[in-house]
Amino acid sequence: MDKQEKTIHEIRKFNRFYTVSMGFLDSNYLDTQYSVVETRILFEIQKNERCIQNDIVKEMHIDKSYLSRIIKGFCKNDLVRKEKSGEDKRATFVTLTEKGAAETERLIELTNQQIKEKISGLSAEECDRLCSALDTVISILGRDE
Amino acid sequence: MDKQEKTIHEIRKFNRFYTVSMGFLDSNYLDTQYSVVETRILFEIQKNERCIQNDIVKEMHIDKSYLSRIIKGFCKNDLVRKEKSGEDKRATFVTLTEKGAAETERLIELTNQQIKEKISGLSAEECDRLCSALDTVISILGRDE
DNA sequence: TTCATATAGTGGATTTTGTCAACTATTTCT
DNA sequence: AGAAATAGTTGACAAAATCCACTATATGAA
Repeated sequence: MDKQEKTIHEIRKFNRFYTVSMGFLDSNYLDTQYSVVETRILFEIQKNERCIQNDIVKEMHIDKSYLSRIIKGFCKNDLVRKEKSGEDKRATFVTLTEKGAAETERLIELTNQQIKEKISGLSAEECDRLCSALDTVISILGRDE
Repeated sequence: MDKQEKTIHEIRKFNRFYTVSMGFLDSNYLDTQYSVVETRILFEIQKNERCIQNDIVKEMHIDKSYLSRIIKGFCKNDLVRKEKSGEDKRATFVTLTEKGAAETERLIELTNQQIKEKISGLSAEECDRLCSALDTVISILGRDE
């Protein structure tokens, strides 16, 4: 087994570990009422304030009609507000309402809590080693992004 | 920001990076005809030869009726064979057919290929650092599993 | 200008995916 | 033996996701 094969093997092993460990496979986000997709959309809106729907479509590779409906639902539940763009009248800005922002914060807090549980037993030294290992992975695999 | 918060922050950053980088969000597995769930089921059957359906249900946390139907479909497409257990007549062993085994190999080869592309530009030294970083993460986060 | 083409978003129809509850056939527990 | 638990199946349904056609703008070229 050469070095490349060994690396492939290692990444596969890591993927198995990490998907299970981080619960990426569960389709409902941490027992909340939101699906993983909905959660990611909320995060996305929070991150890029005043993004238009199509930005999210591109970023997340989801169908535009699918997103349109989810956003519609968010509006109905007063999580999000739509606003027609002035420059381009086709585009719609999407922003979090106060309630939406609070809800998004709550979701973030829940992931933080989940992560906290995983790292609760770690010493300061282990935290350091973990952080730098993660950084190493990002810096090596994320070279050209 | 204390050490724990810093670690949480780092893990969140890594998760964002990794889900995108590894394409965990795409619901169809690498443009194949199989869904991510179906692919994982095939991998599972390959890994534990002669497992019973319920093993997969437990391992993957999916509904038994859901699995039952997927397995039924696999049988129809001649990917999988069911066999009644002798000891426990309720249980059904599930094994890959020749075609199923070949198909599973093909799927594995596809992920390998995908990984290969990501690491193609790396030097031997970087491969080493990557592997040991991944091992570090597993050893620290996977303590009690 | 005007016509073709592209883009942003919406809504109808449909398919795929996943869940829930009821049921059969065993097995295990007491 | 009888009650409770387990493995799997099926029907009915709900949720998630896709496909297609459509409107309304915007862009680019003749």
